[in-house]
Amino acid sequence: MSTSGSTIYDIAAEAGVSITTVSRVLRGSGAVSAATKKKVEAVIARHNYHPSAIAQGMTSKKTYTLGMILPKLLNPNYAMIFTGANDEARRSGHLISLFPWSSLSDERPALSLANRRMDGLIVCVEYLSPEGNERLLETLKELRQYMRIVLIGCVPSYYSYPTISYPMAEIMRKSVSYLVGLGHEKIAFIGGTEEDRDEQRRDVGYTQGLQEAHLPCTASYRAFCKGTAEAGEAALEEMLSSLLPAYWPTAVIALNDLVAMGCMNAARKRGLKLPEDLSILGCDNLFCAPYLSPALTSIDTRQQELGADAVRLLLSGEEKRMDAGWEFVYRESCARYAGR
Amino acid sequence: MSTSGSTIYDIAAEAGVSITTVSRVLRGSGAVSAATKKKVEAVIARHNYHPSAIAQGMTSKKTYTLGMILPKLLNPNYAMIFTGANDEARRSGHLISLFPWSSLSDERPALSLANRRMDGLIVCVEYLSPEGNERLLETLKELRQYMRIVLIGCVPSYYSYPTISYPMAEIMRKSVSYLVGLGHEKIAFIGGTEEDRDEQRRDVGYTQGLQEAHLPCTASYRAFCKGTAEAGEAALEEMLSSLLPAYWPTAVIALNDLVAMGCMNAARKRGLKLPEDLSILGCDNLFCAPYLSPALTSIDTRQQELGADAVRLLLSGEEKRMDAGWEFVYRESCARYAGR
DNA sequence: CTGAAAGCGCTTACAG
DNA sequence: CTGAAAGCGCTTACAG
Repeated sequence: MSTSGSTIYDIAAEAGVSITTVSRVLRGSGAVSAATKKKVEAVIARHNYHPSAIAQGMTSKKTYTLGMILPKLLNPNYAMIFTGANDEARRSGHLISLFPWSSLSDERPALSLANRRMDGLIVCVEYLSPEGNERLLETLKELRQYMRIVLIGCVPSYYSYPTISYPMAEIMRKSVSYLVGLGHEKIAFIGGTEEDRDEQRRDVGYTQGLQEAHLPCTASYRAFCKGTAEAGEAALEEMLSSLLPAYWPTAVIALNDLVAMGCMNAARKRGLKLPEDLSILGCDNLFCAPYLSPALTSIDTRQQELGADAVRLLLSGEEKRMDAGWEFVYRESCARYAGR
Repeated sequence: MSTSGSTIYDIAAEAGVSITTVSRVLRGSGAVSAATKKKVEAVIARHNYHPSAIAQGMTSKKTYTLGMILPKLLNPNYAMIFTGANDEARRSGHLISLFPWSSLSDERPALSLANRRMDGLIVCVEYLSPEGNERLLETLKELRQYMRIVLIGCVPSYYSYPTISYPMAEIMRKSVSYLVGLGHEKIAFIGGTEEDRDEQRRDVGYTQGLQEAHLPCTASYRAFCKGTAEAGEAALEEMLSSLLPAYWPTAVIALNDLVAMGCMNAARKRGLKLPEDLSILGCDNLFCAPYLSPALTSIDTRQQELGADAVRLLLSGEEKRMDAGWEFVYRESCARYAGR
C-alpha cells in the first residue's frame, strides 16, 4: 500500500456497492440505509481512504481553495493578515494558497494564478507606481474571468472591486493631530515609495493634518523610502544631515514599525535621546514594538481581523467597499515636546 | 465571457484542430507543425485561455503543489522558512500550500491533508510531548501513503524520514561554552515546554556544556516556557524572584529571540543593567534583534536556506538526514562578566 | 434506498 | 505531423 491510496472504486468493490453509494456516504448527502452506510464506512476506515479533492474539484467546480497575494510574508504585518485569513478560511472549510506578488506577472504556465481554479482570490494592495497600477488592474481583469476577487490593504478609491481598505488619509490626519497635541510643530513623515492619484493616500492626510493645525508644510520633512528598517534608518539619517540641528524635526511619523525601528537607530547614532529629543510614531504594532527602547507607540491595524473579514467578504459575494479598523497604541516613543 | 474561462475544446474547435494538438502546443511536447502551432497559439492568446491545473493534475498525477506544515506563521522564524521554501518551489514550478499544525488532527474531510493530492509535504517539527510525538508519527504514517514527506526543524533522531534538523545539542554546548568564555558561571536556560527522549535536544547540550566547563548544573537555572515573549518574561521574573540576588544568573540562554526579548523586559523591571548585569543570548536572529537595546546577540539559523533545502530534498527523492546550518551573530547583549 | 451512465477538462498511448 | 479514444477519480441527474 506504499505510495498509492485507494480510490472510490476500491471501496465500492470491497463494500459490494456502487461508487454512487460510496459517494453518498462520503458526502453525507442523499439517502442511504443505515446498514449499507455502516458497511461502507467500515471499508473506508479500514483502507484509510481519503477522496481526492482534485477529482472532487474536477466534477463539482468547487476547490475549497482560496488564493491570497501578499507583498512579502517576512514583514510580520502580512503574516498577521494571512493568519487571520487562514483561520477564518478553515472555519468555512477552505484552504488558502499564498502567492507572491511576482505571480501576478509570472510567465510559468504551471504556476499561473489563472490555472488554479480557486474559489476566490484576495489581493493585498499597497501603493504602487502608476505603471504598477495599470498592470495590476489589467491582470485583475483577466483573473476575474476565473474567480471572484477581493482587495484589501491600501486600495485606491478608483479600484472597483469588493474592498476592505485602510482610511490612510484619516489615520495620517489624526497622527499629525496627536503629535501636535503633544506640542510638536516640526513633524516629519518618512515613507512611501511612489505617488498615486488616489486622494486617500498617506501624503494627503499628512498635509491636511498640518494645514488643520496651521503649521507649514516643509518639504525637507518629507522623505521617501520603502518599508524596511534599513531604508528608514537611511532616510532619517539623510534628513538630519541635510538640516542644521535647530531645524531637525521633533517628531517623525514612520510608514510602519520597521521604518520606525530604523529611525530609532538613526536618531541614537546622532546622539538624540528618545523620546525627549525626538518622538517616533510607528504603524502596524508589530509584536516587537513593546520590546523596543523606548517602547514604540504605534497603530494597531488589526491585521488578523482584516484577513478574516476579507475571507468573509470573498465568500459572501457582496460587492461593497469597507473601511478597515485601526487604533492608536500609546507607549513611550511619543512624548510631549519640551524643547531641546 | 464573465466568470467562465474557455476549455481546451473551445480552443480546438476555433483553431480547427483536435484537443490533442492543442494539448501538445500547450505543453510544448510532441511534434506540431510550425503553422498549426502558430494558429493554435493565436486562439489561446485571443481567448486568454489558461488550462485548468486541476484537470491536468487529474490526468497527470502531478499537482505541482507542495504542502508545508508550520507551527505558527506569526513567529517570523517560520515566515522565513516558508519564504525560503516558497521561493525555491516556484523556481521548480511548484506552489506551496501552508497548513497549520491543527490540520494534522483535523476532522473536516474537505480540508484533510490526505485529500489534497500534493506532490510532497514538508513538516516543520518542534519538540513535542511524548503523546504529541506518538500522534504525529501515526499521522505521518497515514499521509505517507499519499505523498512523500520531509521533516525539518528540531527532529528527534529516531524519526525515520528524510530530514534536515538543527544539531541543537551542539548549538547549546557551544552557547554555554561561549558564555563561559566571557566569564560567566551562573548560566540559565529558559525555554522548552516538554521533555523528550531524543538525545539531540537542547537540555542535553546545555548540561553537557556545563559539565565540560566543570560547572555545577543548577536546577534553579533551568526554566520551562513556551516560545513567546510573554512566557519568557514571566519565566525569568519567576526565576529572579525565587532566588536571592547573589544567586541570580549572570547569563541566560533563551529558547529563541522572543523569549530573549521577554527576558530583557523582566531584567529591566528588576533594575538589572543590560548587558553588564545580565547577558542574554537569543536564537533565530529575527529581524528586530539589531534594533533592541542592547542589540541582541543571537544565532542565525538560516531559515530561508533551510526552507529551500527542504524543498530540494523533497523533490530529490533522497532518503538522507542532514544537519541544518547555523552561526552565532555577535552583538551587544552578551558581554564579559566583571562582577555585579 | 440504490445503481448505470454521462460528464468535468485535461493527457497519453496508439494508429495513421 | 495529427487525431480518436480511453482514462484520471469523482459527482450528479436520471431511472428504477
